[in-house]
Amino acid sequence: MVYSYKDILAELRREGYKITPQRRAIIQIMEATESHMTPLEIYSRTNSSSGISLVTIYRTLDTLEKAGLICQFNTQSGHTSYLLRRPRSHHHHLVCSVCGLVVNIGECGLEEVEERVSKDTGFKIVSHTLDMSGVCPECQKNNRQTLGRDFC
Amino acid sequence: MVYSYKDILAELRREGYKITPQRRAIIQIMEATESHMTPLEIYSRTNSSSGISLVTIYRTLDTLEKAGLICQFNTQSGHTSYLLRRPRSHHHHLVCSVCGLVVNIGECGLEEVEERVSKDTGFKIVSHTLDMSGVCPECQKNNRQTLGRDFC
DNA sequence: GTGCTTGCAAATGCTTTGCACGGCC
DNA sequence: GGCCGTGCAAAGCATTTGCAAGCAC
Repeated sequence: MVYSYKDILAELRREGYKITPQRRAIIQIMEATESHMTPLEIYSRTNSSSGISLVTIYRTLDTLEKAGLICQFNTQSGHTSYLLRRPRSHHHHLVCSVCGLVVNIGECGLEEVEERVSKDTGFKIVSHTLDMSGVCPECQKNNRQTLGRDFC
Repeated sequence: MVYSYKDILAELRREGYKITPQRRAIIQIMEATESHMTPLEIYSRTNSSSGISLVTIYRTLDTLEKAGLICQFNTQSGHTSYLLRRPRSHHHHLVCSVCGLVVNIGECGLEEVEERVSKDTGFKIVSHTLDMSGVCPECQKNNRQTLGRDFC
């Protein structure tokens, strides 16, 4: 598991990828952000300073994913986000359906659910995604209406 | 909660939408399918016979969602699928990372997890999504390699 | 120097929109 | 008959690809 910026570069090198200013910048931006980011969000943070192309961001994210350093996350709105892998990074998202605030949920305690499902279906369970949706304290206080609906 | 084709039409009417051959066809296709479907999948099942436009499928799905009769589901690959609402339709998906087979998981037993998260974050939890990924029995038998990786 | 990376431009694929015709109620 | 729904074509948007120039090693 990768711990820091330096480790990430080392891992990239180890996998045979070259270290370029663009890749450095993208990794640093992702490291400075707790939450997952879309390619466009990364682009908007990099744009003014270093003039990195959006195409490069797509390709770099692809590279980082191949190297196992980030992982993909499809948001409710259908866009693709990416998140840097960190130690103990197994976590899940809780999204406010009113204002869009995203916070992380820690341990999910789904091990016994996985075991039951595995027994029922014969699948070997490798991983899972869990996302919750609700109304954050701020929006509750302001009595804002939720846009949310039940999931299937 | 809606139970059958006839109920769906009645509900559509009740909401002020008109019943057209295209809408009938799309609803019937979705009713005949257990799993969620993308607009294109629906289109491919309807194309030859009735000559329904893909645009109409997008608009009909939008209408059905507004009427609360279907709900959206963003797949791992980033595409949008839709699923008809059925009684006891709270369920989750288990996807084989090798062959793409999708099966449903029944009850998830996440109530106590939701409660804990709610206490920790102050959110009022409205709903959640849970999807698992693994290797199905068939692919295990054939010793096929998983493409899967851990999630974040 | 070699080969991977980048940036530009253009292509692609899914989804949405404008507009006129047609069909449901 | 009024108005919503449909189909066509075209636009919109995120993402991917081809290709020549540039840079890391």
